[in-house]
Order: sequence, then C-alpha cells, then structure tokens
Amino acid sequence: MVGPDPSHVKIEGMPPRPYHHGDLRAALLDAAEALLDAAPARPLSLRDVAKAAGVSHAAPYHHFASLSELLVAIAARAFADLGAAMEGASRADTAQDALVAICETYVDFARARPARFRLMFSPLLVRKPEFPELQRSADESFEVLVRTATAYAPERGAALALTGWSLAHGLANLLIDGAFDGLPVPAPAPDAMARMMALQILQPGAA
Amino acid sequence: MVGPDPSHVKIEGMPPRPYHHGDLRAALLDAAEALLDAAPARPLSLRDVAKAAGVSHAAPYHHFASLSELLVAIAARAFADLGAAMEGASRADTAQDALVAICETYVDFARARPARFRLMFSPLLVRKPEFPELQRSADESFEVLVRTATAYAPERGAALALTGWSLAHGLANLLIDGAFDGLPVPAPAPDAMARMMALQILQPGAA
DNA sequence: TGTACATCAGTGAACGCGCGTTCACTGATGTAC
DNA sequence: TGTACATCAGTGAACGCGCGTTCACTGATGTAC
Repeated sequence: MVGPDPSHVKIEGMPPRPYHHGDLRAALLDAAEALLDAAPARPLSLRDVAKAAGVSHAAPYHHFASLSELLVAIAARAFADLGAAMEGASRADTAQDALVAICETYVDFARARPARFRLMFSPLLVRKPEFPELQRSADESFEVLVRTATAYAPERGAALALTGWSLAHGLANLLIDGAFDGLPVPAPAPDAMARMMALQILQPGAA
Repeated sequence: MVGPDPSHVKIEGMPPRPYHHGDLRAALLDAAEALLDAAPARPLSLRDVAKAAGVSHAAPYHHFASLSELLVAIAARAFADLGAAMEGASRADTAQDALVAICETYVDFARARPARFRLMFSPLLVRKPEFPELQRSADESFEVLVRTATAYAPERGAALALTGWSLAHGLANLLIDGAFDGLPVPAPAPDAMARMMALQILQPGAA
C-alpha cells in the first residue's frame, strides 16, 4: 500500500514463508474473511486470524495497531464489496428495476456473508469519522442507492432511499437472525422476499 | 413463581438481605435490565449482574442454569414488554393509524432500550423452540402486528405484516447503530422517521 | 562485487484480565414429632 | 412450645480458558560505501 518494494506482491494460494510474508496485511484480511464466512457465530479473534494466516499471533501488530483496526478494515472492504454489487444492480433497464435489484442485492449479500454484514454495523460504525476508508466506502454504497432512488422519484429520492435501506436492512437482519423461522403465517421463500417487499413499497396497491 | 411461601414477595427498592433474598430471580432480571440500559455497549456478564443485585457471583446459579438462560429470560420479558406496547398502540381509531402507531412503538422501544432490543435478536433467538417463554412472547408480539395488518388489508395481512416488521426493524437497527449519522442527505428527525416511512408504505404516492 | 549496518517483519514467551462455571461450605427456613 | 433435621439459597475460593497486548529477540532485506 505504501512501500515501493516490487516484491511485495500478493500471490493467492502461496504458502506463507517464515519471514517477510509478502503482503501479510492483505493475507490477514483474507484469512479473517474466510473465518467469518466459515464460522459466522464465532467472534473474530486476532489470534485465530493470525493462526489462519500461518503467522504467530503477534505478527498482525506490524500491520494493524489493534484488533479494532483490523475489524474496521474488514468492514470497509465489505462496504466496498457491497457497494460494487449494488452499483452493478443499479444498471437495470428502468429505475424501478434498479431499485428492486439493489434491495435484492443487499439482502443477498447479508444472507451470503452474515458475519461480515453484522460487522459492517458493529459499534465501530459510529466511529467511522476516525476511519476514512470506512467512512468513504460506507458513503459510496449509500450514494448508489440515493442516485437510483432519485432517478426513480426526483422529488423524494432521499426519503425513498432511507425507506428502501431500512426495508432491506430489516429484512436482511430478520432473515439472518432466524426471526422468521417457525412463524405462524405463510411466508414466501427467503430469496423472494426482497423483491416482493420492494415492489410493495413502489406499487403498494398491486401486491 | 413456584414456591408457596408468602414471604417470597418482591418489594422494589428493598436492600438485599444477606441470605434468602426473597425473589432473587426477579431481582437478577431487574438488575440485568438496569445494567443493559445504563451501559448498552457493554456485554452483559453474570458477575456484573450478581454484583448489581448485591449477591455473590455464584448465587445466580440457584435460579438460572447458565448465563444463556438468564439472557433468554431477559429477552422473553423484553418481547412481552414490546408486545404489550404494540397491543396498546393497536387500539387506534383506524387500522391505518394502528399500523403506523405499531411501527412507531417498535422503533421507540429499540431507541429507548437498544441493548435489550439487540438481545431479543441475539443468536439465542433461533433456539427459541428450546425456550417456551421466549417462543410464546415473541409469537404474541408478532400476532399483534398480523392482526392489525389483516384488519387493514384482509387479503394480504401476512405479507403486509412481514414488510412492516422489516421496515420497522431495519429503521430501528440503523438508528441505534448510528448508520444515519453524518449522512450526506437531508434526513427527518429520528423520532419522525417511523411515521413517515410507515405512511410511505401504506399510501405510496402521497409522501 | 563485497561488506557493514540500519531497518523491517517476523517469533515465542509472558502478562494481566475478565469470564463462566464448579465446589465445599454455611446460614436460614420450614416441618415432623 | 421445643427440638432435630432435611432442604433451600446463599458465600467465597478456586479452576481453567481465551483473549488483547507487550516485549526482547532474531532472521531477512535493502542500501551506502
């Protein structure tokens, strides 16, 4: 990220060398994400991350000042990933299709990577002014939504974006927390709910 | 709860006696809730709860088999409290007013007691079949919403209830997680958002 | 092309803390006689 | 109304674990000469 050394190039799948790993920072983030995906319920510990990356548990301190900084870096990457996926979804034929697709993408992301999704909204999020990378990636994801909502309804784009975010965010959380499991009402399949609800907002009489 | 001893009556605000507290189970739950309200960010520990209740940290084991059981009991009480508040809100003049009021109540509850709200949707929630009290109180809250949504729209009450829940739940979480803080769009005051969004769902063209 | 040396990025031992949980105990209570 | 005793609900010490973090160290690398 800052060093001019050309040998510091990350090569996926290479076994870690005992010294001078290459790009341990990126490897630690990769390992952390793999752990979160493999065991979403287990809280992430620095020691586990170091172990998964094949280094001693003190090594990460040469790349992150604390566990919090590692978590923030993961959250920032997750926001960037989500933002890119939403950006892709926003390129639909109509603004309405784009809005619906963004909601679906948001919920799909949370269901596919629940631990990373939860980390994005951890208590560290309120401290985002301290972490420019997190601030920026979070803002950029939101911008995609606002832009699309404004294209759909120029007069009330911001309000629609906030409502759409709330809807997708609530659905995502309720799904990954299992709140709908065993509910005494007929519910659609989980992967159909985002679309259904988004349409219910956009054309309320129809559904 | 089970004993026939008439002296086992909980008296609020009484200093704890050294032995045979009276109703330590209820006192522990009260202390736990007070701790959650006072320090929403701090994870709840059995030792802190015991300390706050004025007993040794081993005493709770005569009333709860484990920390999880204590947490479940708190979550169950929280669902009961929320359900009662929603029940009150549902007694409005019109079904639409009732739905809007329920959304407002849900979000207000989360904002007033964020730690308890988070606990309600902790990983223990998926295990609610193991905990009848939790299962029942969670189901009853949801029933209030379904009943009101069905009164408003008989044909699609269940779908509307799921959508309304998602909307309120997402807004509640985004607010208590500070996700809206410093957002680059004009946003309404937090305590006006639930109403605005609920109306946006129910009469989409209007807002 | 060598060599000395500063710097970087690892290692492994250790510290200190908080936690859930267990255990032997003891004080208080209720009951049978 | 006593007294013996079973039971209940506390106490306080201790165990064991995992964790974030620090520290002195050492191996590897790059650079100045």
